[in-house]
Amino acid sequence: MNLQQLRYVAAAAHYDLNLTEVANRLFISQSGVSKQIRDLEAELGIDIFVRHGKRLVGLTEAGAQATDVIKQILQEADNLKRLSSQFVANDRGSLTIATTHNQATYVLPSVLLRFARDYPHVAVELRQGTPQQVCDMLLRGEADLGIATEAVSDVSDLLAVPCFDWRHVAIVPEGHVLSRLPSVTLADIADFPIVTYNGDFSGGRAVVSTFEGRGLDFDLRLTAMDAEVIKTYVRLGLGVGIIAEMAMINGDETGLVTLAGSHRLFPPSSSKVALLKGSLLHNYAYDLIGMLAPRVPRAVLTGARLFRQLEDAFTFAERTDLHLGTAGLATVSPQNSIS
Amino acid sequence: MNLQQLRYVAAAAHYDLNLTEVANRLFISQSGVSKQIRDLEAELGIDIFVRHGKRLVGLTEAGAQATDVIKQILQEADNLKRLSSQFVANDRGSLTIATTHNQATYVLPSVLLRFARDYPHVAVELRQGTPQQVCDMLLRGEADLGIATEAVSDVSDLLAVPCFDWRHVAIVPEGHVLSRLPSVTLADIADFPIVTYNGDFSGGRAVVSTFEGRGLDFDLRLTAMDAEVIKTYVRLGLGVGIIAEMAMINGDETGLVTLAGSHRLFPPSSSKVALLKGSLLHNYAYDLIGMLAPRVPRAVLTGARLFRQLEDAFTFAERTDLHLGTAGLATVSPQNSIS
DNA sequence: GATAGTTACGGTAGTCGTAACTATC
DNA sequence: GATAGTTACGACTACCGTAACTATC
Repeated sequence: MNLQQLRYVAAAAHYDLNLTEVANRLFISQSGVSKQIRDLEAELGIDIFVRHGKRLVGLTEAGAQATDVIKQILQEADNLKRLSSQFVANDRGSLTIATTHNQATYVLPSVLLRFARDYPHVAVELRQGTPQQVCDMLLRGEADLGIATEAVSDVSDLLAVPCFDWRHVAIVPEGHVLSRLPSVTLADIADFPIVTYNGDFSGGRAVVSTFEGRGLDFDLRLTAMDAEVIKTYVRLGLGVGIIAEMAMINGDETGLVTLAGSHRLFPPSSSKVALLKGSLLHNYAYDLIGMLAPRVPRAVLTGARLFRQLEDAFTFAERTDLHLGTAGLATVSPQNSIS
Repeated sequence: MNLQQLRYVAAAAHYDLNLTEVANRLFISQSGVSKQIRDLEAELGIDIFVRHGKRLVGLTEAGAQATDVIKQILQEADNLKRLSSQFVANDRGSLTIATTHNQATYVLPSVLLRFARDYPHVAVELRQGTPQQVCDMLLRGEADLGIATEAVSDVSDLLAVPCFDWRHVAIVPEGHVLSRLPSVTLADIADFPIVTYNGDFSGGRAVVSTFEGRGLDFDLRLTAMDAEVIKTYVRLGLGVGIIAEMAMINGDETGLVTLAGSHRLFPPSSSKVALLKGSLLHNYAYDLIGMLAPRVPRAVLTGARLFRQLEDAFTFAERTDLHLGTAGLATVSPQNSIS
């Protein structure tokens, strides 16, 4: 057994059991992957993968349990590396942030500017994608931090910390008839075509369900993944735009007007910074989170390593009706006398 | 980085930083150990060990943190192996039990007989030693289970589950003057030389401190690690023996008499079965524990993997005043508005 | 026929052991 | 001087890649 073999198995489980894909991703030959996995299976004496002839089509029961343990081993190995690099130079290194366009454009600039001042020797890499992709990059270990409004709270392997709440606002071109109202209602807006985010972006779904919840008939004319695109079409007169407030505050608002009172129409959304449970990050990564979410105690973050186990333990404690003392040790008193 | 290197580092940390000792224990050359450790240090970019010239004299701060992670990795690797062997044949394999002479002689026979009937294909290996050695074997991964009265509860890396309470009794040769009393007191016994366990065995310390607690002047004539030896000297008239009650119930009592009422004189002792926190055992090992401690729910044992993390998490939660919800996730509400 | 996995074989790299050397106690 | 760790060198193992083969879709 060696770490390489474990990496191949974990990657195979992650990349849809496609060994060719694994080989490409890890920059090695496909035959190597195949052999190492078979060697590991032989050594452990179990089949990890279910095979239809030569194709891998699933995980065996043993394989499912094994990959859980394997993932943990690999994560700890990563932690070991990060831990070490911290002692080499604690203000030097790199930080990969997976995020969505909206966060990258309107939220992160001021924070990253400050971060760059504090840590001039840390190379920051921004990776943009859909909220789903943000989660994926975290799960694959390709990113240290993820910042998004959607999805990150729903993945059980991720720890999502809310950074701040924000609201949607409705925007129209200057001179639009709605801009003359002292305060708009949902019904006012629903009279016009709507331009907003895609369902999986920046609370796009929340916008749609707000209209639906009120039983309003509305015309969802166009959805896009970023506010700049939405603003462009609103400027062209396509309809009323509904975007995140920070896209007006921090972005280009030329030729556009925020409708008075529109920030009260939609439920608040919450941007979250997420990290992989069980992962140990650099100090500067924790500092960055601190800038995003100042009131979250550092220990919550460094403790993220433990949350995976914690959840398991709590589930287990509930099942077994076990009382967890403050010392953390189960207080079991199963005394039975010998005589 | 590979598992081999991690094993060497963990072993070095465990065997008093003596690489020669490590090499002997792991059946490899000393130069190999030296090289692999230096390679790992070079790759991680940190010094794990503090060196005085060529001697290893301690762990660096980085090394201390690293070895914690390393131990966890190795333990999970062990778990992976055990997990696998379970799927190969869940009623076949081996089980190593570290225990003391007293447990092995008077407690385990009936249990192991039943175990052998239930699992005829499991090879049981009994390793005897002092309670200290029992702990050590568990910590080194040389034994799956440890059974002892002493020490096992005091090691934070071990989970000790109480099996049963027992008491000491006082024994004398047949016809001894004390045997005619309807009920003996401590003072009665203290008039004669005492023969009992060594301080670190089977509650031997409890015996001594009971006399001391009463302010009685007593003559501790001979201590030994096992009851058979004590009985032998008592038969020869050396003095009054104080041994575990099961050594009279289940052992050879020829020529000896248990003094009436003597089982009330000393505080109860408790035999415990211990296992390494974080370790995943075979099903049959959990079954054996079930025979020893029927009232302990299985889940407590399989959950032992989590206790190490649990304790850390609780400590951390207390420090940070964090409320742990039943779902196990911290309920953090650090909302700060963007505007 | 296209895609995917296994087997075979050869080159290479890295691990292990012996032995000589060096440093600490 | 005894014990302990490092360095050097050679042998061997095992890993990786190319290529041919086999199997599934």
